[in-house]
Order: sequence, then C-alpha cells, then structure tokens
Amino acid sequence: MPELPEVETIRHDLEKMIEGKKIAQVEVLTKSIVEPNNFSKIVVGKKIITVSRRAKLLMLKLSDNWQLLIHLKMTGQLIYRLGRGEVAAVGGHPIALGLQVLPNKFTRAVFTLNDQSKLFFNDIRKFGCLKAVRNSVAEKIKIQYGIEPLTKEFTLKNFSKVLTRRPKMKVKQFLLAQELIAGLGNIYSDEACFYAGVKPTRTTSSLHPVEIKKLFSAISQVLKKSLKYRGTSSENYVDASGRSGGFVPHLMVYGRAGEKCKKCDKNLIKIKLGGRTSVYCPHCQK
DNA sequence: TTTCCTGTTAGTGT
DNA sequence: AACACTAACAGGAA
Repeated sequence: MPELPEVETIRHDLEKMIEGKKIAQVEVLTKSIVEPNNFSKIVVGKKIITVSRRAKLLMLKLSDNWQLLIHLKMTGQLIYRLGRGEVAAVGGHPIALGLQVLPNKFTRAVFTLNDQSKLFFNDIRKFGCLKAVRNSVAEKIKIQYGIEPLTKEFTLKNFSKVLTRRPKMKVKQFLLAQELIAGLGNIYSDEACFYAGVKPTRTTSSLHPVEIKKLFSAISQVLKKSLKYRGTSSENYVDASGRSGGFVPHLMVYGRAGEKCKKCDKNLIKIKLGGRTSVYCPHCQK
C-alpha cells in the first residue's frame, strides 16, 4: 500500500512526533534489512532534524550530516508509541490487530527516543529497508527520482517533456517508472489512467495533447484526493475499532476487476502488463 | 494441501 | 530504450 499519499501521510504524522528528538537506542532485530553494518552506531545519539519524503522514500535528516532512509516497500509499517505504551500514530501495511503487540514477530527494528517514546519498524516480507547514509549520498539518491507530483515542478510542460522522451513506453509503465515520475504505484497509476480516460496499454506517443493534459490533471487529482483521506487502506489500526482505509471506497478501478464501472456500469477488465495487474474500463478508457 | 496472488524495486539479459 | 524476467519474502485467498 505505501505509495505517495500513504508515505506522505506517515511523514506528516511522524514529523509532529519525532522532530527535534534524539535517538537514544536502536535494536535491530532483523539484520538483513539494515545498512550499513554499523547502522546503530551511526544513528544513536543523533538528533532528528527533519522528516522529509522523496517519491516513496522517507528521509530523516539527522545531526552531523547523516540521513536515515526508510523504504516501506510493499509491507513495511511504522508505529510510534509514547513512553506510557499507547500507540500515537502508525502507517503502512495493515497487520492483524492481534499482532499489534509490540514488538512482534514482524518487528525488524526499534528506535527508542530520548523521551522514551519508541518507533517500531515492522515488515512482514522483509522487502523494506533502513539505511544510514551521509547527506551527500542522500542527495544523489534524491536526484535519481523523476518529477515529484504535488510540487511546483510538476507542470504540464515538464510532464509532457518527460513523457515525450519515452515515446514507446506504455502509459501504465511510464507512470510506474520512479526515475521519470516519482511516487505512483500500481493503485494510483491505474486510477490516474481511469480519470484520464486512457487505456493503460496505450503508448505515450499515441496520446493526443488533450489526453496528456487529462493524464496530468488526473495524477494530481487522484493523489490529492487520496491524501485528503490519508491514503488507501492504512493508518486506522491506531484505534481498535479497525476502521478501513479512507480512500478505498473512492477507488474507481484498482482491485475492482469483474465489478461494474462506477461511471458506465460495464464490467471492468483485468490484464497483465509487465508482471503487474492493471484494471481498466473498456468503455470509459480509450 | 497446493497453487496463485499481492501495494516495490534493483538487477540481469535481450 | 523498452521490455521480460527474477529475486528478495511471507501471508491470505481460492
């Protein structure tokens, strides 16, 4: 689940809770997800200056020109708990409530801050990772990503420029390419294609100027809307009531193969595109 | 039980 | 450049 809106939601919540605090202790429970070997040694004692995000990557700026990079990949999760034990904020892939005892078998690392609050990094599939890198390295990583939607640089002009440079790519694959446009995953790329009325299988060069414009607006629209609902399927395991993710009811195509299109009532179709599932409406998307 | 599916991405080969 | 395929890994659904 963690695509741009989810990671941004987590970033936003996290920043309020941990900025300005010091990392007092780190317990690495799964060594393989951490880099470098002396990760703990590097980050312990450092102050968390800012919490930022590039694409789906969380970047914690630390004192002494270090940065702590957190990628949740598919099933990563961050849970923040105050010293007393109550959960204050979470984000990422949902895990059954019974497993929210912390740490649990999916807890890969635990950060204790100087006020005794704790940040748990959980990940079922161990795809996620924690990296300590110097500022200079972090900057290099940042520039490897493409245009960041929801920023000033995301203009129709910039978008068209990047798109036209990859004429043979299929639209869906273009939207998923982090080095071209940052932050979209399988959910929002399908949703953006639907909003734009474009089949995911179209090549970028086949798009008319009007369609490029539509796709451009679709991207910011769908991301903003999801952000408003705090992302798709997440966050809410804070409270034991188990409310489901805010944006799920607003999904038009993702996860709805075989169901009826919310616009025209025809059946939605599922196809495979480069190993990823794509769902679209054969009637509304040309 | 087994098989297939999954929100990511880095890396390889063609 | 673009695409296919794989590997990391583990749970849930069918």
